[in-house]
Amino acid sequence: MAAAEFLETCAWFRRLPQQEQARLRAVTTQRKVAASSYLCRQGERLDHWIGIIHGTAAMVCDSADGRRSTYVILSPGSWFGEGSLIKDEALRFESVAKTDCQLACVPRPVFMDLYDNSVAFSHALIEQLNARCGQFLGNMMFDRMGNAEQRVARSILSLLDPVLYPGTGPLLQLSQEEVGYLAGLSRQVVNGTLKKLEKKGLVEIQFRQISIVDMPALRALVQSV
DNA sequence: GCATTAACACGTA
DNA sequence: TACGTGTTAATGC
Repeated sequence: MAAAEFLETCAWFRRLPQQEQARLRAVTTQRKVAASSYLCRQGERLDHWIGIIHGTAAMVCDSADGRRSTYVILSPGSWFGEGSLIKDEALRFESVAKTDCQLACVPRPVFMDLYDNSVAFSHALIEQLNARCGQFLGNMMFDRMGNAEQRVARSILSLLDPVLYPGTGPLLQLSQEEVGYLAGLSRQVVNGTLKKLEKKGLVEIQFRQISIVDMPALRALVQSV
């Protein structure tokens, strides 16, 4: 898919005035990143706002003792980097491609100009930041209060947020190991928990895939915290 | 009791 | 072959 074509699929883009759309179409470039290489590294400065055209990537952080945590999954339709661009700060996370990725890149000057001058663009950014903020608050709640089952359910559901993951359907391409990084649980516990959820008819597990079968029941599980 | 790590066998791409 | 998954055993809070 071409970058310009990809932009048309983004809800925030369609809400912009014609001339801003035209400008973005003209300056947005494409980049390919092979699986398991980095989209960007910790300490770098971003010179683009980056959207995922296809593929899956993760924002990860490795602790000093070598343990890895995933904080954000990026899937087709996700955009990231606005935090670093707005603050003009070095990245505090790395972003690594889980599969081959195709990226859309909006140059920093254009991003900043839209941020400063376009109400429609600023609103779209606020909506995205708001959704992320909600995602993080939810994650914190479950880190402190949830049991393993709820934390796994919560991690899965957070990947279905329509603002952050507009291109995601009920089938998640995600290894159990990655769910562990996301939920802050060991792979073994994630495996046991997913099997319990499958037995209850809430999800179906396949190799490197999780399908949501009963969304209302998953939600109920999560809302009981 | 519940979660963690380590270890091993087996499946899948 | 390399990586993900299913399972068990030992250990810790």
